[in-house]
Amino acid sequence: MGRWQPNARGRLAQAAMELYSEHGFEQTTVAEIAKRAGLTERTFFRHYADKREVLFAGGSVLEDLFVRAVADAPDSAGPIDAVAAALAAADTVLLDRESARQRQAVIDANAELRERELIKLASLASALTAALRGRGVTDLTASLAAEAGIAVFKVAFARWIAEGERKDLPRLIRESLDELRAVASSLS
Amino acid sequence: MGRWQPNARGRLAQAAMELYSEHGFEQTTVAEIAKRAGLTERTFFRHYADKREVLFAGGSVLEDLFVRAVADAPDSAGPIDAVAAALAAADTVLLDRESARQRQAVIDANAELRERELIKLASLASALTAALRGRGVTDLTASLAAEAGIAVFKVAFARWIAEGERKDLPRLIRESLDELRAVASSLS
DNA sequence: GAGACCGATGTCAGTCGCTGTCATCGTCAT
DNA sequence: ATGACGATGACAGCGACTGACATCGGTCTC
Repeated sequence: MGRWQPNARGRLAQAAMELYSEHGFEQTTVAEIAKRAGLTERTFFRHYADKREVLFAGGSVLEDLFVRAVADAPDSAGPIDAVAAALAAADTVLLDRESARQRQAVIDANAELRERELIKLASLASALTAALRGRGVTDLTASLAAEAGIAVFKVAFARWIAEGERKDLPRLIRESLDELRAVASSLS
Repeated sequence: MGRWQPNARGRLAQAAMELYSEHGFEQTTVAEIAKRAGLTERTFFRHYADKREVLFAGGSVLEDLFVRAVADAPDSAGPIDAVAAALAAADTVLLDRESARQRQAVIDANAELRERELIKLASLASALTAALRGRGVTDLTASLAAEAGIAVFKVAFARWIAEGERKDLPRLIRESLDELRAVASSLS
């Protein structure tokens, strides 16, 4: 066995999630997280840039997935269809509704965490925009297709997480996309 | 004359904007801002909840404007038209492109400030959603119309701010709305 | 296999954002 | 006058985050 217990990063993430759930984000100190993980505060900051990041580090997986899905969409697909294909791929990564719900409850309970979540979504939108431009879509169109796509994702994800919701994520995404089309096309 | 110089809040805001522009947001300490305004650090935090808020305190004006515009839209207007009317009213509050540009440069240069900006935009979207629901629009439709409207606003504002852009804000908003309609209606 | 090197962690001191608490002192109503 | 009020100052303290240096198993080199 090595000098240290394995998977320090994972232990920190789990300890943080537990403490944030039990006592709330603000009431939890980094020293407490590190102690529960059997490490020091300084080591926490070597693995995560700040106290919030421990909840969002997994987000890059979703971003990669979206970007690849847009790139892989058939040439015949228009911008919004390519985005729709990307959103549809989300359910291969968002499997466990219960843990998503718990994580979201922690985030929703704290303004700083909501801020971080928003910047992650904005980064997702940027990545989608860049991916669309890689398909030859113009700037303005790419931006709006990406932003609108993220709006759809936000709405659909919130419904998926909601208590009592029984539909699966792809279906909610499809419904939200259809609603967006209906809303936008009624512009006079 | 009173015991103190007048308009402490305004002096703090101006000092902060100057220092953030000159040395950057992170390199500026609250003590420095307070000193330039002839006050103490403690007093800064009596006027602004945190170091970032001094750049965003004016945002509630825009929110009020949007909400009132949605509420005042004619009954015949659909959700997206009511949102369009709200966005169109933005130029009565965003008058000085140059100071908007300078403020945006400060914000764009710092991740924490971008986070704060995003949560203000999200709050704007919530307010729009609530205003739409007050018109009898259903939840899903209201959310999507509001989110899509904010997406349009973001894109149009960014273009307005951009170097070399000569069109005015209402026109850019109109163009972005039209583009959104075109993008969304092409969903297959 | 001895020693140089490496990488994850610990230790410690320090800065800064932010808060609670109490003191200060013009102003204003009575 | 006097006492309540309100904006500010003074001060102590907590916690997030950082930089610098030490520690010590594992690994590589010769």
